[in-house]
Amino acid sequence: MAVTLKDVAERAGVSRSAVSRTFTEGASVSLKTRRKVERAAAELGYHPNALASSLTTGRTKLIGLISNNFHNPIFLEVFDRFTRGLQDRGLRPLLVNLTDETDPENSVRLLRQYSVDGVIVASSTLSPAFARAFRDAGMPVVHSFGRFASAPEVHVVGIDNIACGRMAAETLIARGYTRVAFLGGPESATSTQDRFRGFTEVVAAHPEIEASHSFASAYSFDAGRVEMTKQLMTDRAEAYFCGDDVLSIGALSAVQSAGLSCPGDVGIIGLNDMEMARWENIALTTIRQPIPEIVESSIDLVVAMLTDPGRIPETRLFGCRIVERETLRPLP
Amino acid sequence: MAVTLKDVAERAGVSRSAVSRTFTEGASVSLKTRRKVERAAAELGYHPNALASSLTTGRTKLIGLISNNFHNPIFLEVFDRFTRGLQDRGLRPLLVNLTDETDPENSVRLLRQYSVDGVIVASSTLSPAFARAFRDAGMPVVHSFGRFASAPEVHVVGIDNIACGRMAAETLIARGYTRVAFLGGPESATSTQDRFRGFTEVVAAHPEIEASHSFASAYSFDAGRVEMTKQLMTDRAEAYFCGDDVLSIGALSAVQSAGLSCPGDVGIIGLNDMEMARWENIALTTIRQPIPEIVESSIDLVVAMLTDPGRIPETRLFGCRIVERETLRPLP
DNA sequence: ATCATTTTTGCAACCGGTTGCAAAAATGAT
DNA sequence: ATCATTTTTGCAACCGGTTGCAAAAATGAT
Repeated sequence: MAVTLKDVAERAGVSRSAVSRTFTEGASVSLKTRRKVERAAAELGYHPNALASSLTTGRTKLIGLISNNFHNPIFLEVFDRFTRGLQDRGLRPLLVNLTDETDPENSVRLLRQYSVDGVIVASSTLSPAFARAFRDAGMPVVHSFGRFASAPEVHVVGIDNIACGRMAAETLIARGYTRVAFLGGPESATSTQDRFRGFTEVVAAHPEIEASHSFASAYSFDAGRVEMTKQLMTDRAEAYFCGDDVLSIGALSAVQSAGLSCPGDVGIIGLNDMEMARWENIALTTIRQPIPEIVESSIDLVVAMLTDPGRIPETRLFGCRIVERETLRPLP
Repeated sequence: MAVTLKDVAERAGVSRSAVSRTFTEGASVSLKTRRKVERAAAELGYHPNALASSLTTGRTKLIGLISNNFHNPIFLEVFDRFTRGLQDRGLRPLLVNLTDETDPENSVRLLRQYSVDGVIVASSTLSPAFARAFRDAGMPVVHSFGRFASAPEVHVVGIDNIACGRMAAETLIARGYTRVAFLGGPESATSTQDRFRGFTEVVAAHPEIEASHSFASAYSFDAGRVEMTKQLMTDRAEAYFCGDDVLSIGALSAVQSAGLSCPGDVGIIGLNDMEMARWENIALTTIRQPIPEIVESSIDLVVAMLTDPGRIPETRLFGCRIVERETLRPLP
């Protein structure tokens, strides 16, 4: 049905090798046969079968894009940038949804079956065991939005969550809040742990600051709303560093539903700076995570691994900055 | 490097065919050799190479998932459901991002190169020419969120946008609004055209109702905000049917920024019922699009096409319903 | 035990490509 | 023209699987 190498070869009156060579970069073909082949290919509407060629070249140009974050709006941007970035480099994302998956084995098998050239794990909540399992299976791996490690087992690209925790605490203190709180995502996520740690470090260094903490059940609007509602019923803090923006917006809505105002009664600072954060009816003060840089850098790393699989795992951390909007009181 | 059929065959002391047969459903192998092969495979850690087998079977189990909607939060849910639904059926989504792409040719080539078994076009704004081009290239195609057609050229699964337009107009009229308006997405999108048409039909049948219309430059928050701001500066309507939820939220924020209230001064009804619509600090009254059903049905169709490529194109339309929240005044 | 029938097995060819190697053709120096 | 050198070409084997077909083995009836 589809037109193959052989058809083109016959039509052009050359060997199959000649046809193959005109379609592979840098192969030895004379201008004359190249012209003949190109002509025949065009007439027949021939396009090489990438999967067949992958069999001998050992390259599929398929990159497994693994995630379990299909509820955090920021990941739509993440997917957008990953897919475009990969396409621009001639690579194809094979999207794998790992929601509710706890065992890496299935994913490893799947990625093996399709002989992906590399794997990008895009998640801050997926267990590092996944990235490790992919590496152990011999695939180049980059963990985006993963945890910092001084001797990383796989490439990690992301932000310094500890530094973000510190930045949040320092910001709250600078604004004159004296009773502050950390309202984190699920405690099991390394991102939560690290943000909490940085936050705690700073408040611990300020004996005059009273700090408390709690963890929401997920990085979601509902979980944020539930957790903040609980807070409001006991003795609430003056300002909260919420685990991320979705959580923050849930918390914000709880504050408003309780008839309180933000930042009047409660201050909130989030993390991510997702699109909705700047919506005027939300106007969340938050810490911006540089998604474009993280994605680009992740792709660069996975591409580098393609030619140098032995490359030593490296951690790339990007700086974050406060985006001032309207949920924190101004500097005194 | 990877362990192949041959390795297993040697270890098990059988032919390569025998190994192949134990791994293909319904092939003729005795229990005895099957055991031997399974044992050897387990010891060696063998897993069949899906791409190699696709060469002879003609099936890759790869489904092209095509979209250009990487800015509408509702598509995160769409991707989540598509990827999971496909995975559950043993199919793999090859994600293709067609943002800013106007010519189907590249996409056709790409999908051909990877010999996808089928294509799902998930977009309400992508030109129907894409779905057509894929079909012409001989691939089973389903256009999700596509336009209704009585004699469709490809399978279409979605909602009846004309009916939604009618429903919106009828709702506004029932609430006693007499000056209503359509604030659509880009005029080039068939979804916009159809929603507008249904809306117009109904208001035209009510001579006492005064109707106007305008189109935002995109289905985005900013475009909605810009367009509504314009409206507020001239003589605004009492209530707006906005093209979709993101547009609605942009419009809502414009209303609030102008110091007006919703639904007090301006009524708004959206379309989609995306997650943010129910966030308490947004509380958008909207028309719910049944995403889960659309996605499931799309997958069912593409799977059906796998076994029956000649299947006659069919349109499947799902009903929508009003989700009452707080941006429209109640029934009188 | 014998023989007809059914099941299982391996051979060999194939899917659509790539590539090392030797032969053929082209090039260029004399 | 001749010959050494370089470039181009096709053959044949291979990548990792599947499958039709004939032969071999197993089964079951007598």
